[in-house]
Amino acid sequence: MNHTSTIPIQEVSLKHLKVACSSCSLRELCLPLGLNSDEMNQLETVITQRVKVKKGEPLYRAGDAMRSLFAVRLGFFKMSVLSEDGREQVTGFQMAGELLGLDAISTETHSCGAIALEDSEVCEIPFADLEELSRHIPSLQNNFYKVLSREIVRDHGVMMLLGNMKAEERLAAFLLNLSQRFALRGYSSRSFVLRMTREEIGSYLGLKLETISRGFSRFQEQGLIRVHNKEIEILDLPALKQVLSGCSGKA
Amino acid sequence: MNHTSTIPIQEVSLKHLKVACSSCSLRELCLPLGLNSDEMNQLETVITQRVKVKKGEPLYRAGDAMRSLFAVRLGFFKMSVLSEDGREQVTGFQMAGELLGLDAISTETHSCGAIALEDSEVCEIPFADLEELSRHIPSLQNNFYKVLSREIVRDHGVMMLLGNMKAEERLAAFLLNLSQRFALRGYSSRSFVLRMTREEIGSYLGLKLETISRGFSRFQEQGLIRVHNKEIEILDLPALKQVLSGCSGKA
DNA sequence: CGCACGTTTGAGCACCATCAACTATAGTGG
DNA sequence: CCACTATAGTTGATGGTGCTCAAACGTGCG
Repeated sequence: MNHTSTIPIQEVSLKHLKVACSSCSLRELCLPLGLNSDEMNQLETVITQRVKVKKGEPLYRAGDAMRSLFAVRLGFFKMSVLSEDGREQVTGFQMAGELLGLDAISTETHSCGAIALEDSEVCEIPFADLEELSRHIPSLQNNFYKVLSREIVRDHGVMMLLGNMKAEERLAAFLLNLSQRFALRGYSSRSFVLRMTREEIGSYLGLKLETISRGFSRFQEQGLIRVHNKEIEILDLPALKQVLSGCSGKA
Repeated sequence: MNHTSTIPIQEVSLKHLKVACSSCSLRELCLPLGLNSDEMNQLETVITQRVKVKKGEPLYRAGDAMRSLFAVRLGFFKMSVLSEDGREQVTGFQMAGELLGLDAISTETHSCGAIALEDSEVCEIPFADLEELSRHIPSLQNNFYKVLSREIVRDHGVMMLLGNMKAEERLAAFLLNLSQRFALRGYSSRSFVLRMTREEIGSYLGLKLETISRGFSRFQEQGLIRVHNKEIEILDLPALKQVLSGCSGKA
């Protein structure tokens, strides 16, 4: 999977590029949302570098000390926690404009690991600087509180999914969520590529990889989607939403 | 259950009591953690009132506008979200020293409802004031970021529980978590009263109430705990922890 | 090309949900 | 005070959903 896999050390390459939130296409999705140009410039002085992470490589691992947060600029990440006995729980998939490392603020240690699922690029945001800056820019502070809160709301959604939904409902919810997030970023909401394996989807949804595979096959039989390897095409969006509302409607 | 149940209107009574974080036994668990006495005084000026909530009554409901956060001073709350089709997912149980309403910061609307499971008392913290104050008190800002982050970590723990654990493992984890939190507050970690019903435990753990009941019975048969109605006594803590580590060890 | 990995599909089974009957407890009113 | 009711909890029998084990296939990379 990784063409440099013979080298076991971390593959993160650091590039000191000028970071310009003001010219970033993600500024309406990301931390700078709603800042004026002066404030955005101040934020840029703090975000000193971009980091490239190759597919399959970790940006950080659970247990690492946290000094910075990261904003995904390009690419796709999987976040996961490990239980003491070594089982993995995927806690989320982050795409462009989303922040990585929010969980680590509480203990200054990453509780999740972040692994790139495709060649990716992130903006590094030293947390101490962000904290300091957010004291001087009220709307930045407010944004950041909201980002943290939104993550809590998202997690509650996942809890609902894991606690109350059946396998195919979870899978439909997952596809619809991805679709919506791609749409927000200007990509097709109808047709996209899954960057993660069936096993990773399963871990996220509390299911086994076989169940994911069967679910996709079933949706395809029913004409809801077309699956070819990791390519997904949504053929019947309303019907897919219908699967979801069958949650407890017993339908 | 509620001695005023013939009166259907909301039972929240507002008392303008002087709030004194500095003399509150929870200050080491709650928002004021690590503030000096001057800073704590400033925080007190913002926390203008305490609110009493009777058992069974909501402090707020999902969909309500959020203007304040609340710190539990006394009592026990259940937080829950409802899916469109009306199913409830309990997202957590909050006890003294824990904050309510963090999820609502993102949209300024409560996404969870909070219901008191016993007669309770909370300190109301107007969010705009907290935001403003946190700009002037760095350690308060830092505390609050950490509180939000800790909630995210907690939610990841629940996701692990719902995604990877079997029924009895979930139940053991639940009991151990409660035990630990009671201990932190100076109560017995060995013997406590469950404020929630079996159904509410089930909703939180992604299980049905019958499964909870069977789990308790089984733990009792095995001599791990003693159950009498809502009273729980932990008889064999190591064995209960053992149940947990059996997570995927197949034991 | 050929190996490794991810995926698909099938068969059988375990776990937990469901349905149902019964018990216990607390609160209500005669 | 004691029936009466409503709510919560226990326990048993049964079945379905999703897990497990297993085998085969496809794809892509070395």
